[in-house]
Amino acid sequence: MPSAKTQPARGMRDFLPEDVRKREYVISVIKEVYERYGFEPLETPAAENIETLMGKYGEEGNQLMFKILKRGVHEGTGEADLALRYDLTVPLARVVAEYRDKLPKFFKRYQIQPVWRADRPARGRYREFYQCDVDVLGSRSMIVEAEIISASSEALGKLGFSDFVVRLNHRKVLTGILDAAGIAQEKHVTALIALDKLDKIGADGVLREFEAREVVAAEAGKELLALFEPSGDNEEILARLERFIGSHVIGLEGLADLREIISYLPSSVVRIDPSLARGLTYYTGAIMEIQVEDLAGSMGGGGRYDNLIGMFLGRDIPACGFSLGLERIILVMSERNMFPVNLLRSPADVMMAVWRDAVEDALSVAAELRRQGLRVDVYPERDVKLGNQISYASKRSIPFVAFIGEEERGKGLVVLKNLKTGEQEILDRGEVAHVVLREVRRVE
RNA sequence: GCGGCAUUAGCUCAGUAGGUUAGAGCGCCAGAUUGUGGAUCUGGAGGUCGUGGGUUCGAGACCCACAUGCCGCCCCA
Repeated sequence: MPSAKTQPARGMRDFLPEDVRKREYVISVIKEVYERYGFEPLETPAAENIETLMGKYGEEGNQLMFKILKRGVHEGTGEADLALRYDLTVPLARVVAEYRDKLPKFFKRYQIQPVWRADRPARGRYREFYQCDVDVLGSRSMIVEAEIISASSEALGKLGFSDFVVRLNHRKVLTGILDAAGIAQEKHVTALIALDKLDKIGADGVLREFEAREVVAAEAGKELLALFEPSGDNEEILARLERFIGSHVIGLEGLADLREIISYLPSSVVRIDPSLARGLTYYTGAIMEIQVEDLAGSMGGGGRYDNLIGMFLGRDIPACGFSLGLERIILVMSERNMFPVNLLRSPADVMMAVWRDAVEDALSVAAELRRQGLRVDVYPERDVKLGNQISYASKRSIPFVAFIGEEERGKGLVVLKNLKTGEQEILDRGEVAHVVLREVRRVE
């Protein structure tokens, strides 16, 4: 039994070669799409000064943050002065505040890095996980929201997803709805938490929560919940919301934003969903989330946060972003077998077996094949029976084994065995690469 | 943070009402006429039964605590 000591820390994982291949594949697709939308790469340190992060994510976030004790003689104080980043948005806000004069007027960046949360691990949920963020800073235009939704959707599409939905809502609309329903300001957060659970616990469940937390009277609650019935297309939902909100100025601003956003996007992509709330406290405008059927949580989410950078800079810079969750994407893709087959290909195109006194010849042939662009594994021990060497290559599904025996030595000849067909031929060492390459390309 | 279930060889799991040296399948390593794999046969290595306490003449089995994992709640990517 692996003693507990060799397991990675709770909620964290080692990535074996196959895992890394999958991760790198997904990351490369996402990156490529983001680049095509004109986003530039950014990386920031794993740790931030603790005051940079504290208070940006609400009470829950403060608790789930991994804090780092002061080092050296100060360690005994038990005081933390650093923390591992909790998301990529707050570090971005810090960067923008710090380098304002060096960055373009509209800063579009993507960032694919790990973040850490001291959460309880669960399906698709870890304590160290990657976020793939895109953000646009410096513009209040709804074109930004549309572009971000479009880029994220396209990335998922490129990965092979076709059944996802982008749920779209707006903080201001929520404010309008809750005000119009007569819910007191200080009960708004409680009401939103309950509403967010609508698709999980149903309308009755939400009503019970309302009652339990004294959010709103039962009668008004029912009227409110009627708003959230999933019936109707986006236009009908928006009309319904507008009737309910009436003349609430803030709420109407939100509705106008939503109308503008969906007008820029194909109608099939986005679904207005008034029950979407999202936990992070820094959102101020549109909020969105991407969902697929067989995943309880979301595959990603984001929104507009016009005030966050102001917390660092002293003057507001509008911003909007979206974050895809790498491990959730990988989880669903693995379950659905969505990874391309050649990702799971063998570690090498050909293995050079080493035979008795021909080690140097084998190494020089290997070098030659590598120069031709082939991936060549050299069996790392000599004087091992040829059968065992071939068996080793076969188990690792390497398609070819090459070796130089007594009869070939000194003649510039190499035996090349195709492990799939079992056939083998004696070739001039110059021909080997050609034969292997032909087969490798045929398979790919 | 709360509740439930789990933890025995590298992997998946058996282990009868607590009783001598803990098992299987797969995998791994090797052998079956000195240069040929996948099939078959044979053999081998590998576990202080998650950790620490306790009950007992005796515990992998029972009790407690802790750790880790899974499923709900909470929250979230």
